[in-house]
Amino acid sequence: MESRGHRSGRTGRPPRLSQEAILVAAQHILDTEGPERLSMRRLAREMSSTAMALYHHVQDKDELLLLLLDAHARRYPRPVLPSEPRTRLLAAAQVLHDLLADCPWIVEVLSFDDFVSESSLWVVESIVDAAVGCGMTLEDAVYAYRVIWHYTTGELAIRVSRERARARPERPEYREHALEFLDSVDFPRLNAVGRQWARLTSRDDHRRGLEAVVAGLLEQEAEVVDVMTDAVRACPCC
Amino acid sequence: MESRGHRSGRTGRPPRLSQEAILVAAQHILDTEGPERLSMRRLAREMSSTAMALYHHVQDKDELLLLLLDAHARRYPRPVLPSEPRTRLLAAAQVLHDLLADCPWIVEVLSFDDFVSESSLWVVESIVDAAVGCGMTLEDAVYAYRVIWHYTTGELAIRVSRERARARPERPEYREHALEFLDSVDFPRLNAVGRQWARLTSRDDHRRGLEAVVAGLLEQEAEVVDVMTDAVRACPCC
DNA sequence: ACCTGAACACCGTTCAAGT
DNA sequence: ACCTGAACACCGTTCAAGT
Repeated sequence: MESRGHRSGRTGRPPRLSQEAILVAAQHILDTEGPERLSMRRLAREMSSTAMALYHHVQDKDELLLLLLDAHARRYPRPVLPSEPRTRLLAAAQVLHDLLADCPWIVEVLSFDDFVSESSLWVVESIVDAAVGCGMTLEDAVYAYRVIWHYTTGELAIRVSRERARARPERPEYREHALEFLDSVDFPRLNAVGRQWARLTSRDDHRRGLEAVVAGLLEQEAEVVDVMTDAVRACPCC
Repeated sequence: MESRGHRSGRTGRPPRLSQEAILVAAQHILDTEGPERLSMRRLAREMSSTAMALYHHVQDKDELLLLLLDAHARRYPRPVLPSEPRTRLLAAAQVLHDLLADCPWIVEVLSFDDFVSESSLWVVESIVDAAVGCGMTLEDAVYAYRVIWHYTTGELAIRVSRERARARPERPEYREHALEFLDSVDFPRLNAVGRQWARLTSRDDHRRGLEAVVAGLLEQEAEVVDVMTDAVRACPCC
């Protein structure tokens, strides 16, 4: 992972391309045409160059995507988190989501037992730290991070395929057929939801879901104590 | 979405291919070579036919994948769920995960404000039903389903890219570089985890995470009442 | 050192033609 | 009705050659 820049030892011809310029052009394609259209060839065309020239500045397409995430994370402002442990954890988890929400296509490329991009590691640190602040052991805090990570990734992955479906030629017969099938079969709950399903599932409830996830994680910890304390404070008999 | 079978009106030549046979061959490629290798051309070769012949039996590749999920779901045994509402919800959510764990590649193709495959709708029904059984409104139950769905999808998506990374040429420098970077920077929590990260993140904690998610969802509901009741019952002052 | 062109080994899908 | 071959419009990547 050697960073290949213009380390001007001034031999050979001067570079027309640079990693920096490549990333700018790539981001431009992402913004204007979507992740589907970002290919090495398309990118080269954008830069009036050839696909092969790009390989002098990035190792392969995966590295290009990782570099894009890294650049995005570097630009992203680090927010000040609240100090109260629980709201801190929630806020840190929300930051992870918001940071990645701008580049959900990255989920394709993240294998993630490996670390992510360097510039986004601070988000991971802040989540694990907040979890420890809530009284978790380090090990449990990492586990909590993973649950939050899975939840976040899932939301992003679904968002990506929704976009993908929107971009493609519509097939309304599919939905119609599905609804007909639903009418024909005895699923009381789904029958009751019926055509409202689309409305209900397109709502952005990420924040609310995150609250549930965080609440559940904390409940698994010593949190039991706090709940008791609160309850006792509100106990009707004293 | 017309189902094209051998509706023998016995005109023209008899079919060599059938949707059934195509699905069997496709599943075979999936099992032996992985989702990366399943292409229309590869599948045709497997069947000693041409890619274009397949289009007489499935509309396109997306439909092929959906049909594969459907066939898998049809084979999958419907388990008897526990009757106690909370464990029922948890068990239903686990079934969703287990069902999809055999074909995680499907997440690529699911846009999912639309319904899924018909044969797996019963899982959705059972989750929504269990959530209602826990005292949720229908609307909240659908929301709970979505949170569970996101969490499940995330786990699967990550699993897929982990497999993908494992299959590709290794780049151990990446991991080394990441660890060096980590040492060079002041992230106390991540520094403390260090080389244990890989071990911690490769553990299968899906069940435990699911428990947290379900607990969090229930806490957001009238569950407050139960907690109070429990707390009062254990209240040290009465 | 940096870039090009041709090539390799693939994709999904359309379309006109064959039996 | 069912299948084929050629073609269209793509991919990521390698490799030998040019400046």
